[in-house]
Order: sequence, then structure tokens, then C-alpha cells
Amino acid sequence: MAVTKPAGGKPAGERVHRAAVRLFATKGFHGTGIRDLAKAADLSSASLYHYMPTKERLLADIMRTSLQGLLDAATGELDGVTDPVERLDRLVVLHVTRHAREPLRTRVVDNEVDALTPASRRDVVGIRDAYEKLWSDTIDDGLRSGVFTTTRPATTRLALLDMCNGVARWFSPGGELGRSDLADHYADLARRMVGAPPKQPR
Amino acid sequence: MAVTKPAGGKPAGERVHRAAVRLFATKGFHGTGIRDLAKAADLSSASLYHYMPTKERLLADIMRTSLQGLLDAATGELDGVTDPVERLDRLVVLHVTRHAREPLRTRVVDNEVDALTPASRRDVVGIRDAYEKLWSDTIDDGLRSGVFTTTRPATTRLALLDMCNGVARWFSPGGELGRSDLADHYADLARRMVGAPPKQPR
DNA sequence: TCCGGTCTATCGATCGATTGATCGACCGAG
DNA sequence: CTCGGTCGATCAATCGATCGATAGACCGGA
Repeated sequence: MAVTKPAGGKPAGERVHRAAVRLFATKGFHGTGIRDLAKAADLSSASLYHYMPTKERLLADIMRTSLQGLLDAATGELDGVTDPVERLDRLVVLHVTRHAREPLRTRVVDNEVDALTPASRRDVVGIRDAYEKLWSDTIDDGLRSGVFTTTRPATTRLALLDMCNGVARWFSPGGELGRSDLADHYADLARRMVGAPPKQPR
Repeated sequence: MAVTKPAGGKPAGERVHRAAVRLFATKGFHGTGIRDLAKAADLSSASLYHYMPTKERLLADIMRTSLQGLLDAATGELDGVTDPVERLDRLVVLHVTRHAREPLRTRVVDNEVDALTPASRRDVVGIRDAYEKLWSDTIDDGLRSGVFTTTRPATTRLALLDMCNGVARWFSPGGELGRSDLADHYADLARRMVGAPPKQPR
């Protein structure tokens, strides 16, 4: 009953957010005009500014909350887990599942970093670094305890992350491959890359 | 002696091309203004149009020639090579080496596809598809002959390519890791991913 | 039950700045 | 005297952002 206008059924603030994610992901931040955004959110370009301070701040908020959510989820997922193989499994499954569930949001996070102002960029990159440290620590642990065999752990970490990030570029929900199967397959690939034994030894 | 102005020592057309690659890679196509480009190429914005028909066509040319060069090199590299493991090795080494030698150009190719007009996009995506088919065929061959063990070859191909593409995002020439060592490491990772035996069995 | 006041949400109109692109003029080498 | 190369000036269009105004919901006091 609070809804007065049938403009999509969702509250306006959420419509702006969703439209921004979709447009920034598909056309890029600089490729998306304030009027494109307004049209997609079913608002005038003036009304837009009731829900965002600035176009750049809208982008920064999207990226910051998305990355923070990933970091929080990963921290929770690893809580109490000490086995490096299990830790790597969980990191990959969480990462891939998220990227497959929200490929648009992820693409914005991955591709629009240098559209941010220096201040926003510092925040975002700081969160991302904290997240990637979870991966570094896991790989280092695995090497120390001997379950991983890989030279150049730093490079391997980058290769792992790039591989997992790529999912957001091509995965389309509703395809033949489900999110869960996809995540399992990536976890297997990750184990192979670091030289850990496969999940079900044939 | 042909050089009349000391504007960087290079001919103007090449300066435009180089500046475009650098700016498109770091600030994005839509984030790069015609005046930024002119300044970086040490020309007026009007003179720019003696070396390009349109900003978009300049981008399309950069992407098309870069991708075509990669496809040609790969085709030549695979000529006569039938062993799937050797083929995969060569594909990875070529791909990674190129991405490490010219990360800026590669970033443009990878990130600015949807800044193209539909016509240009068709061309570029067509070349890219032909290139990726080399990878698909190699993986299929390896599976058929039994040297590769991987379920879901299509997904594994995507994971491989995303991993190798990622190099352009973080590699900086002159770092501690050389291009050749990097390429070898990636070839090893690729072998592990498809389940092929490592190069030097310890 | 009505009233004045406040707040949120929305808009059309418009701001100055910048966009990609074009024009005519000029310059120096051949 | 021509002509490839270069430029300042400028075009219409669009950019991100702001303005004042309006409509309606809600609230406390008469």
C-alpha cells in the first residue's frame, strides 16, 4: 500500500542501484550517461540525485559494498578451517558461486576501478587487498605443510584469481551448466593448479 | 632527416596509435577524450583526424590488427604440430608472452569490446572466435587421444583463457619475473589443469 | 474534523563545461 | 604553385549537475 506508482514495483532507490549495476557493467561507467541511468530507473535525471550524491559516488558505493560483502563472506567461510586444501576449496567455491550469481555486479567491480577518484580507489583497493590476502595466506600454508606443490606461489595466486574472476565475463544464469557444478569444477581445477590431491581419487 | 619536428622522434601516425593504446588501456575508450589523445600524441585535435577517420574506427583498427596478429602467430606456431600437449604448450607460451610484452594493447582488446559499433564488433569477435577455436580443437584432441583428463572441456577452455588473459592486468615489464619464466610457469599450470604430465617429471 | 507546517519525492528547465567532429586558413618543402 | 600536414576557431550535441516549483503524505494543535 505504500507503493503509489507502479514503476517497476520496486522502490526508486533500489531501481537506481540496479540500473546502475546493469548499465555500468554493459556500457561502462564513462559510457553510461546520467540520462541513460534515469531512463533505466524510470526517473527524471533530476530525481536521480535524491538517491545518489554523484555518479562517481554511486559507482564507488556499488563497488565498496560488493567487495566488502565478498570479504565478509570469505572471512566467515574460513573461520576455524585450518586445512589448506579445505580452505582453498571454500575460497574457490564461494568466489565462483558469487561471480556466477551476480556477474554484472562483479564485472563492475573488476573493470571500473580506474574510473574511481583517488580517494574512492584507495578504499576499494584496500578491501580487495585484504580479500586477496586470504588467498595468499592459504597458498603459503599449503606450501609450508607440504600439501601444495607449486613454484612461484605469488604468480599462481594471480592465475587462480584471474581464472575465477573470468567466470563473470561469460557465465549466464540459466545456461546448461549450473552454479554448483561450475563451482565444483573450478575447485577441482584449483586443486590441480596447486598440486593438491583431487577430491575423489578415482 | 625526414623528421622535421622533434615531437618524440616518431612519425605522427604512429604517435597517435601508441597514445591511443596507452590511453584506451588506462582510462578506457569512453574515458579518453579527443583532446587527451591529441595532447598525448603531441598534435592538435584537428590534426588527429588526418590519421584516423573516427575515434571509434581508431579503436576498431587497434583491436582488429592486434587480434589478427595473435591469430596469425598462433596458426603459424601450431603448423604441423599434432601432439596435443605440445600444441597446448605453444598456445599458452605464445599467448602469455604476447600479453606480457604488450599488456596495454591486450587490455584494450579484452576490455573495450562493447565500445565498438555493431559492425566493428562483429569483425573483432569473429577473429577472436577463430582464435579460441584453436584452443577448443587442441583440448578436444587431447581428450580424444587420452593424454588430457578433464571433464567439461568447454569450461576448462574458458578457465584457461581467462587465466592467461589475466596476465595483461597485472604484469609490468621490468618486474622481478621475466616473460619467459612467466610463460613457462603458465604452461605448467595449463598442463596441470587439463591433466597432462608435467614437462620434467621430477 | 480541520488547519498550518514540514518533509519526501518528483519534475521541467536550464546551467556551464566538455564532447566528437569540421571548417577554412596557413605554412613550408618540392 | 601545389599540396600534404597542421592549426585555431568553432560547430551542434551531450555531459554531469543544480535550480525553483509542485504534489502529496504525515503530524501536532485547535
